[in-house]
Formats: sequence, structure tokens, C-alpha cells
Amino acid sequence: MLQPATFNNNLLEWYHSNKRDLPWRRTDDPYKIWLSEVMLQQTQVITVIPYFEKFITKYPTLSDLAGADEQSLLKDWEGLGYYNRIRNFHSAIKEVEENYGGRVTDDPDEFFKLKGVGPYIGGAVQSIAFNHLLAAVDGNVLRVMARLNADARDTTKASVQKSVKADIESMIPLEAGDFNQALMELGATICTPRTPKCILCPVQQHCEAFKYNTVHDYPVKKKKPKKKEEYYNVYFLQNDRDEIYLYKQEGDLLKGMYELPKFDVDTSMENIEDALGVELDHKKIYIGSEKHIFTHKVWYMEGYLLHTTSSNEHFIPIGEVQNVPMSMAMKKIFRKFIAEETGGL
DNA sequence: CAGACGTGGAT
DNA sequence: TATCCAAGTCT
Repeated sequence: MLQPATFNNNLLEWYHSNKRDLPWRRTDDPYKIWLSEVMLQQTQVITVIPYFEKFITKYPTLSDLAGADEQSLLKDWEGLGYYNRIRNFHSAIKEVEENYGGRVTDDPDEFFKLKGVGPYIGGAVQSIAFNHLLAAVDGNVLRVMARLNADARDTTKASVQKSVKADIESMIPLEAGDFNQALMELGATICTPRTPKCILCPVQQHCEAFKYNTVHDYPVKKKKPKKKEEYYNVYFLQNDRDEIYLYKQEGDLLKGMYELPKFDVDTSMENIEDALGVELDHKKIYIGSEKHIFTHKVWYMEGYLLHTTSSNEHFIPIGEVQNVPMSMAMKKIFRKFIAEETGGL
């Protein structure tokens, strides 16, 4: 087992002498710290920085974000992915504004009840902003701890993550926020997945895996299932007023984002007309194809241009498309349409 | 618990 | 090309 006192001192000393100047480390505002943690879920620091800067400029206080409308927030979040994060955060922030007087609670039990607050966010925010002695267990920490303890349990299991969280909380020092960040930073910069820099590791002497030269055996993770492939025809329905058909996605995937109408490749024109409530010239012009890879599925899209004389509430002027939130998947295929419009004359 | 949920980068 | 990974949470 680890010798907590020495380990903690070595880790914290390393952290303070190598501390990176990240934007969210310049504030003690719990709202901003919380926002940064939401953005950092499954997302690298380098990706988050510009989004974080944009958000704290546009929504400098909790009340500003509470008062924003969801569509604007989604537009600002566009490209960051996992869009439910901002919808859940907005919901939680509105709850704080209405039921907690706009102050982020420093009561962990209350905080954990808020939407989008799980074991990681709860521990991170409550330790960094309020110095509660709670762990913040992310992918970095799971990897670091698995190697330190030569722990061969499957780290993808929630039960194992819970156990690791408890282990850390049994040895966490009073500087809990710094300690959590130090553990994550160690994983992100030294104890990396592929070629860890053990030679530079401040806690090498405490590492069981290093001792037995088995660092590469950890962490143990269950393999991910293969992505499912989906094939769609994506349609640009353009009418005589230079409007195109666009609708707000209501399913779980990309909820709230706008989408061009897409159908399984074998869907008939008649069925498409019925589904969209439009009449179409049945002559379609091929625009191009795109592939988009999600975490769990792959879209293969074929884009077609179709003319229509119809118009309904789903048609918006082409020039206004840039104002609505759209997924990267749709933007990719949309660019081909724009290229056809401007370059094909 | 297993699967859903974005996007971009590294190997 | 295929796979993994990144400051995870929800259902």
C-alpha cells in the first residue's frame, strides 16, 4: 500500500512546481470552476480552453447563464460535443438561481442532487471550490491508481471506480482540491496511457507496477463494442425563396441541434414527401458523401439537392442557417451543399 | 449494469 | 484503417 504522508508530499510538491496556468485556475468562483469541470468531461484541456474563455466572457456570472436561452447555449457549445452536458448544466444553474439564491451550495449532499453532477463533478467542484475532502476520480486517476497499486480490476466498472474513490478519500490531505488536480495532472502528463514517463514520475518509489516492470499491464479495461454503421441519404430541400428545410433534433442523439432531413437509403420519395409535408421535384442532384464517427456509431451520408415549391415552418433562409446550432456531422455535409451552390455555377 | 452520448487527436 | 483515449453522466 501507499505511504500516504510521503506520497502526498511528493505529489503536491511536484504539482506546485510544474503547475500549468489554465484559465479555470485563475478563479475561485464556484460557478466558473463548475463550468470548467462540465466542459472537461471526456474532453481534452486544449479543446476546452477557447470554449471556457468564450463562456465566461459571454456569461460572466451564474445569473447570466441562468437567464440565457437553451438554443443560444447550444450554439455556443457547438463543436464541443456531448450536448446534454450544457443542457443539464443550464438546468442545474437555473435551479441554483431559483432555489439557492444564485449561490452554488457548499453542501456536497445538496450539490450531488443537481442535474449533470455525478461522482466526478461533485468531488471536483466541492474539493476545488470549497475544499471538501472528496476525491475526483476521472480516467487519469483510475490509470494512476491502478498502476500505483498494481490493481488488475476492470476500471470500467462503476463498483471499482467507487472503491478507488473511497481509497483516495481515506488518504486525501487537507489541500484536497490541489491533490485531486495533481493526481489528474500526473495522469495527463507523466503517467500517460501509452508511453508513461516513469523516469520523471514524482511518486515512482510508490508504484507497484513500476517496481515489477508491469506498468503497461494497467489499467485493465473491458474492450469497447464495435460501432454500428448507419447509412443515410441527407436532403437539401431548396425552394424558390432560397430557403431550406431544417428541423430541430428531438431524439437523444444531438438533441436540440438542427438537422437536415435524413432518411434510410431505401426510403421512397413518396414517403419522404409525406414525412416532411412537402411536394418535391423527383429529380435529385448528388452533392457528395461524408462519413462521421461518433463514440458508438458511424454515419455514412449521401447528400442530395432537391427542389420544391413548398414552404412550411421548417424552411429557413439559407443565410440564417449559420445562426442555429448544428452538429459537426451535419456541418460536414452542409459544406458540400454550399460548395455546390457557389462553385457549381 | 451495459449502452448511449460528440468530437478530435494520437498511434 | 482500426483502436483508443480525453478532468463522465444518464437511463
